[in-house]
Amino acid sequence: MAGSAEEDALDVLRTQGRRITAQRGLLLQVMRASHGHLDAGEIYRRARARDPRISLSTVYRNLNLLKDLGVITELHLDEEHHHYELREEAEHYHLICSNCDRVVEFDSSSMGALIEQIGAEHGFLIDHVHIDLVGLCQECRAGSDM
Amino acid sequence: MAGSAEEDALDVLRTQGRRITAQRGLLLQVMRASHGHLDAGEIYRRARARDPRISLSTVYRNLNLLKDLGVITELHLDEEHHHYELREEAEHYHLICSNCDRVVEFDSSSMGALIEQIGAEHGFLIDHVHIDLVGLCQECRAGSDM
DNA sequence: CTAGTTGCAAAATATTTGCGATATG
DNA sequence: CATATCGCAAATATTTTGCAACTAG
Repeated sequence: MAGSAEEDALDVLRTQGRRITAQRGLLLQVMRASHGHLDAGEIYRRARARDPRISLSTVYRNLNLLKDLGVITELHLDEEHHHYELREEAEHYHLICSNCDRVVEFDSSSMGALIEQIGAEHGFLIDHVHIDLVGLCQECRAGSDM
Repeated sequence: MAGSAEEDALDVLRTQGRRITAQRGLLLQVMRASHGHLDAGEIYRRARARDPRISLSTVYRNLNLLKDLGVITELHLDEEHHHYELREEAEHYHLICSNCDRVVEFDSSSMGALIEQIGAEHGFLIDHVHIDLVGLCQECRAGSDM
């Protein structure tokens, strides 16, 4: 069966005739290790910590490539810039605390079914979805929020 | 009762002790007229067409202000930059065609209920949500898509 | 009047690209 | 080896900010 999302990513690269470079492997490792939600700058910083050879343009170029190949997903968690995560097997969604910025991932089969249905109603063949529920988490509601 | 979303926006400004300037009125008109989904640059272009006095920084400053006041919503429809729309009474979600970029708004009470439930399960008090379903619309599926 | 707001131009950020050097397959 | 990819630096693009002038209330 399929290995890790990181392995899958390398396979996709091979299949597409792209080269497996140290930089690409590193970027995938970084994304894997931190399990998502990093922006380009942060990915660059972490990658460079392990291999100073890497440049910021390479990070951007590869994030775009990996995004186009569909092995990573671009998120818009906050109002700032983009965040990226390795696309895992299971699609998942995000609960975001507007106070502490905590991001909680969740999955829901009911949600999946509902989406399917809504797509059908409108003649859409849904490929992927972005669902972000923004609000206050338990802690921030309890403590003196804001 | 409440007037248009544009009127409501002006009320919020008044209530918050902010001034109703020609520029703000114009920005709201532009957003109203085009019914959402414009980015900052496009809003600037359309506003300037009607009143050359307005500057790009004013557009940015006011989009941020209006966003903070909650009268407009910032969207992330594509992988590019942000888009804005006047916040209407009813929350709605988006179906986005990845081929022709068409954006279809939809509402769903089932979705609202499900979101409520999911939030509760995770201790979140949901304030607002972003739901984007990306796929192929009927036309693009029918025609030779891609 | 007077503080919030604007325009302008400059600064800060973010992202992309040209090109010669490098290294994968 | 041929060519995809990289690093670097320069070019773009996007968004923010300082400040003096302006104006809504």
